Amino acid sequence: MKEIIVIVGPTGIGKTKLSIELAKKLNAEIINGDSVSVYKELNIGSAKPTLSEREGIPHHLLDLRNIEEDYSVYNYQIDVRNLINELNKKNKRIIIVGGTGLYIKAALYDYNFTKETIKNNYNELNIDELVNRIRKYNIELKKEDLNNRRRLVRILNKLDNNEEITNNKDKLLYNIKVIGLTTDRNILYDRINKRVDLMIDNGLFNEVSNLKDKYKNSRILNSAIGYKEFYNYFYNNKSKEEVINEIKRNSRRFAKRQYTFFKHQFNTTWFEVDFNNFNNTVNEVYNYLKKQP
RNA sequence: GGGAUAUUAGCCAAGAUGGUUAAGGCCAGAGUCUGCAAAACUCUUAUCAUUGGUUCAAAUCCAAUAUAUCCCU
Repeated sequence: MKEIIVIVGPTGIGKTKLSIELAKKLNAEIINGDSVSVYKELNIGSAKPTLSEREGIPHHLLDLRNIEEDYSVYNYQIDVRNLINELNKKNKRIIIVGGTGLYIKAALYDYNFTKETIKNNYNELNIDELVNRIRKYNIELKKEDLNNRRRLVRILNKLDNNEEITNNKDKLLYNIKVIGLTTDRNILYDRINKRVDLMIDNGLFNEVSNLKDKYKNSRILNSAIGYKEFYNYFYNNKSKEEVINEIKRNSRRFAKRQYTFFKHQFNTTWFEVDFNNFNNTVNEVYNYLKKQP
């Protein structure tokens, strides 16, 4: 079976476009690797490829949930693995594209999730108490996690439920090739800023307006960039300007974090994008893939 | 020409009466990563305008210089 092509990189760099061009050349199907595009109602702000942009290439794992439903790495892992099996049977080439590092990593590497979600939030414990309880199990914590309540609660749940804290994060289950797209930071930031302006022009405001009343019931609306920033516009009279600037800033920060994830968590081969002639980039990647055994 | 006030990191800004390693915020950068991941968390950034002086000790006091704003002639 042929290796799975994984396209990663910061937001706004052209992953979608590359994936479609490559899919056309390779007769491949595309699996979405983006945690927000999973939601039906989030289109403009999620930069989900439109039907016409998809150019007839089958796209999987888009529009799976509505914004009041939840979806997580756990679900994604199952969905992707099933899809891979299916597409392999059809002898289809697979391209996974997206910016959600953990989702992609958990699907392709040997991450073990149990069906169980969190049983106990340990609301009665403060951070130090959480840390102490975890240490009783003789578990070493990284200094980065010492104030990370979310992560501490997760770890303690596993420990208290006798779940193994496995760490097979480097054990690959599939044959993959990770393509990373990159460019100069300033150019990227400029593109991100312009893309946000474009989203506004394309009606992001309307898209979010229609979902306004659902903020209370939707986890994703309160955490996805391009959506969460509107909350203060609707409910705390923040200006439209401010919202736009916040979206830009959050997108830039996100892009930076994506770089560090893809740099360190995957064995990524990076390609400098040629924005003046994107075909050059497509061909460069295509030739690279062809050369590989 | 005369006078007043100001000058602390890329930006904003706290630093009574001089006294251990110069708050904090923003922006930015570098990281962490097995269940909210577009999330959560960690780390990093100052010859205190310059020069000289007083003092055991100066961002803090004194003088000169530079720059900025305001006022007077």
